[in-house]
Amino acid sequence: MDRNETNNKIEKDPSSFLQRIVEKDLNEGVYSRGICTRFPPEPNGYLHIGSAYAINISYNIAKKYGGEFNLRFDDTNPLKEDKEYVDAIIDDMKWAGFDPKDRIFYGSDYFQQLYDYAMELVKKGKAYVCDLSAEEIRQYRGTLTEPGKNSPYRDRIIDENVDLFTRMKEGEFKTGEKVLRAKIDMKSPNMNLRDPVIYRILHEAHYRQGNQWCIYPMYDYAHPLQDAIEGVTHSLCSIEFKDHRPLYNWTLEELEFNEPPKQREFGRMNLTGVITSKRYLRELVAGGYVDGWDDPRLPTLRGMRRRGYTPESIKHFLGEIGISKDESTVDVSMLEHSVREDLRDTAPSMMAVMNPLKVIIENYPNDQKELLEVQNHPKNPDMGTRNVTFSNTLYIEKDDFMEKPEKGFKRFAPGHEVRLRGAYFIQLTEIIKDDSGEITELRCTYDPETKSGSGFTERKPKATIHWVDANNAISAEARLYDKLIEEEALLKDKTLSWEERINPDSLKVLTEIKMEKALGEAKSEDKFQFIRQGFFTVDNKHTSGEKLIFNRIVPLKDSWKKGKK
RNA sequence: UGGGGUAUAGCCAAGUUGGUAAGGCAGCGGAUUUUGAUUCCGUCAUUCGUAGGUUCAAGUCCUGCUACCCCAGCCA
Repeated sequence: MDRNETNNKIEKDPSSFLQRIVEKDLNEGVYSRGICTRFPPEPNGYLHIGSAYAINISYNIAKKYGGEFNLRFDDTNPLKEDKEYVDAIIDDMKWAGFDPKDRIFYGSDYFQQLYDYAMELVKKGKAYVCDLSAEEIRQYRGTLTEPGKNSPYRDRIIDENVDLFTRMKEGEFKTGEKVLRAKIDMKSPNMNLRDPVIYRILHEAHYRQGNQWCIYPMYDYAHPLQDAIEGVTHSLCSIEFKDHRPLYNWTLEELEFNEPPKQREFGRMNLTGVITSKRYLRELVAGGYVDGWDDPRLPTLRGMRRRGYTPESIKHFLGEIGISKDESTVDVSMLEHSVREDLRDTAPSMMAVMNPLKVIIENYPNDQKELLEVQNHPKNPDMGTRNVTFSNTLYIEKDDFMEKPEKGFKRFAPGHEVRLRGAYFIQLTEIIKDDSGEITELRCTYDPETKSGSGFTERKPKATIHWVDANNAISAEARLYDKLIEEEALLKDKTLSWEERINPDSLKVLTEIKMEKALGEAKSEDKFQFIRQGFFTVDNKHTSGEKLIFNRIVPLKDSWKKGKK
């Protein structure tokens, strides 16, 4: 029941300007073929939440109108691409619920066709071989406010261009020696139309095509053709490509495609405090500032997956934020809300202590041990129960105790009786401190009558707190951390003590310091300032014998940490 | 006057033949609670970047202005 409601929410379909465009085309019968969209990542990095946003848009349009959705690797630059990334991208898409099935294509597979089309342009006098150097081309291009000027090679005769372009392909020229340019308009106010380079010479092996080619097509030329070849109808991309649209259309028109695909743009999505730029992410990974593309602190799909986000929660989030023509910066609390909403009903709710404070129960027999049966979910008995051990030595969360409670503090303090969740009420008898005045231990008494489930109702504590049995807790604590990073050290820094390494706060500080280094000359500081560390708590750990297994880690609402007034 | 794009609450965002500002997040107040969670109830834009204009009626139409974003890769 609950799940169905959630699913309905996930499926819910906010109206968007893109849908209106598609519907209009459908009504007017613009295409004799079915709707087809595509997601065209360059395999040079891992998918992140921003990629998921883009995928979701195209995927949903295709799905909604009974069309096809293509995954096409936009792999026209041999310098940057690698199979590692194509495999990862496919995996991540499947995990996130955007399975491209058998509709996986590679732009580089069309190199021959792309070359043939280019030759057609050359023969039509619409493209020419240019001998200018990269620097000269830049100078000839003009500036934003000044028009460019024609290349001296612009008026080469067609036969010469055909010859030269053929020889470019044959490998007669060195890397960078010549380029093929579209002949459009050097005076256009749109820089993209000032005779853009459409082919370059690059004597480099391609991860997929090997050494078959030494000329490679540029994005602006290749993309519309790749779309057209695949029968794409709506080529949806982010807003910065808006200015490229005239070139997209120029290419398709010159080559006289019937029912050409149309490019339409949507605004980029940013998240507060989150880096969603492949370039920066790559830098963090390559520089060793994080543990890899799947570091739980990263907004990559893999990182989020390890952090505990479910595909459902990500889709729900994406559905919730909508689409617009303008760039947006969504508050990360919306994302967190989506996980909470999903995990609230599906994740067993367990007790965990991140920052332990020892509690000794003086009137509980030293050699006694008991098993308490605790519900796995506060509202859903179907999720069963588990047994937890209880003894005279426990750990509670440091933040759950205050020696001098602030006004409004409801949890453990001198004179405050609290309930240990699923166990007994306890009261404080003594605070033990070390030489520096740091609280190291609490001495307490428990009331056997208050045992959970006994029906005791005479007193009602203001708060219920989490605890763990110290016998399991130390190792549990270690495992918690180890599991979080899947048995690897998240921080390679062995100089840190074990305790520092499990403390999320020290982790946070360290991350920030490293981040500053990573910043270097990065242009936008605030983008880099924080990888969101957030508050971790374990929300789904199953006990199986003595072992704890953590499946999901959920960011808690801040109010839990802060307490409320 | 280089060109293009966007402006609705702290954030995201509906609003499409002009008819009297959806929803979500965050926040705030309260009730319930063996997680200060969850759940529940209430509250949160006299006004849509701004100044004018048209109209019985404007977020929607017109004009001027302002702010922000994108473009000078042989990257995508």
